[in-house]
Amino acid sequence: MARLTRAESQARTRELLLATARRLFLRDGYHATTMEKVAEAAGFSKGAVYSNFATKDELCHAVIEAVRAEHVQRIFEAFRGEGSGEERLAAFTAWSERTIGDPGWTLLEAEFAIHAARRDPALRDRVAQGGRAWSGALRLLLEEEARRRDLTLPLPTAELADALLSLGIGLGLRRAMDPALSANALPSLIRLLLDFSDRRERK
Amino acid sequence: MARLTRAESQARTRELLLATARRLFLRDGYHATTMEKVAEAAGFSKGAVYSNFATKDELCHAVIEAVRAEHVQRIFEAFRGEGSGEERLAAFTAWSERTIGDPGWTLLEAEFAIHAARRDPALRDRVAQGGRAWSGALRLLLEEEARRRDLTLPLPTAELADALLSLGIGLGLRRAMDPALSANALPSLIRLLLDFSDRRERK
DNA sequence: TAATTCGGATACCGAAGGTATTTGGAAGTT
DNA sequence: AACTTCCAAATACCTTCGGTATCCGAATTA
Repeated sequence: MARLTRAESQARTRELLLATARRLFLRDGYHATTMEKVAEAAGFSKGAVYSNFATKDELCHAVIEAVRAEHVQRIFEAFRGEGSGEERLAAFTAWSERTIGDPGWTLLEAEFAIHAARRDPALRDRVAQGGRAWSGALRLLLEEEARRRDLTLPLPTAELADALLSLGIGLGLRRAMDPALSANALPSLIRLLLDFSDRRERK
Repeated sequence: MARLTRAESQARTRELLLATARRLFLRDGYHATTMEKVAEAAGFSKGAVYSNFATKDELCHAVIEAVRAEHVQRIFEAFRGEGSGEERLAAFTAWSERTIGDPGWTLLEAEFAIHAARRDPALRDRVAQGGRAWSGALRLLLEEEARRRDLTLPLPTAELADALLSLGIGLGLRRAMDPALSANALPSLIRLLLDFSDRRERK
């Protein structure tokens, strides 16, 4: 392996730390993951971590943004496919199973959001911004879906998107607490919603 | 004030600590509230706290159970009144505003649940038990309400109760993060649900 | 009144986030 | 090529906090 320049070396360190932090944060959560553990698992000292990320909050936020970006990407892929309505619903169900059904992810996002809300108004606003982005993306998907199916939804899409997002968060949290909980509440509610729109306002 | 026996004195200390802990936990959350702060705010030493509650988790769990009992009591009062359907819906809206709309409570319950889920399987199960109790209470109320209005709900009441509970949790969390969020998503969804049942299966 | 029990106080420990300082090697200068 | 500069990373250390061990003194009991 060729000798690295200082910038390359630092970038590599940063990436290694990020990947390690991601694994640990998702596995153990925010509070149970220590900077020392991240450093050690990545083969560095704590100083290396603090030299690349100002605080634990920064590191965790970077991890969360990376994971969230992937999830958003995947839900768009799932919903924008060319299949039938049923196929898209199935793709969404699979997506929600992978995302909401993943306790590590759900718990981490909620844990960090709560931590931010309590500790630092600026960080809370950044996290809330992420929430609005989610809501906006959902709204877009809802509108596309309504257009494709040629139906009018019984509530404004913004309100529905907020409700669906909240439902997903709540379901994810409760399933993380109690794995016995039914897994398909979200898809069945969405089906109900589409059903309702259908009957009510089909053109 | 008469001299207290030792048992009375300890009970008084315990109540004082519980009340103080409740105030602090609701105001600052689980992690930001320290045993030392609780002790000092109540006018005792840390030793007094640990002499009455084995761990911080025990103390917080006791607080949460007390608050939750009050909320359950209040939602039953709101829904079991003798008013019309609209009045009951208004009472529920007021209840949800006071409960879900209270960031301190919502954040604390979620924060503690997540903490329990990550740290201690036994504690997680106890918290999950509380969740099932909530869900069961909601289911009861839904069934009563459906009976009173003489309509059949479009999904099993257990599933609906789970969904409503999850929605409430998610909405509460998101509102705590972003106060700009619409406050009446929950009532408007319930209205929609009743509406749908009404149209679909009125006898 | 003397002995005992026990609620609460005090002293201390280890872990964790964060800071100050040091060091070793890459980049720049002559 | 030798020397200086600079900065990523290492090390040492600080504070805070949950928890434990020990101690004290007042209420209880013999």
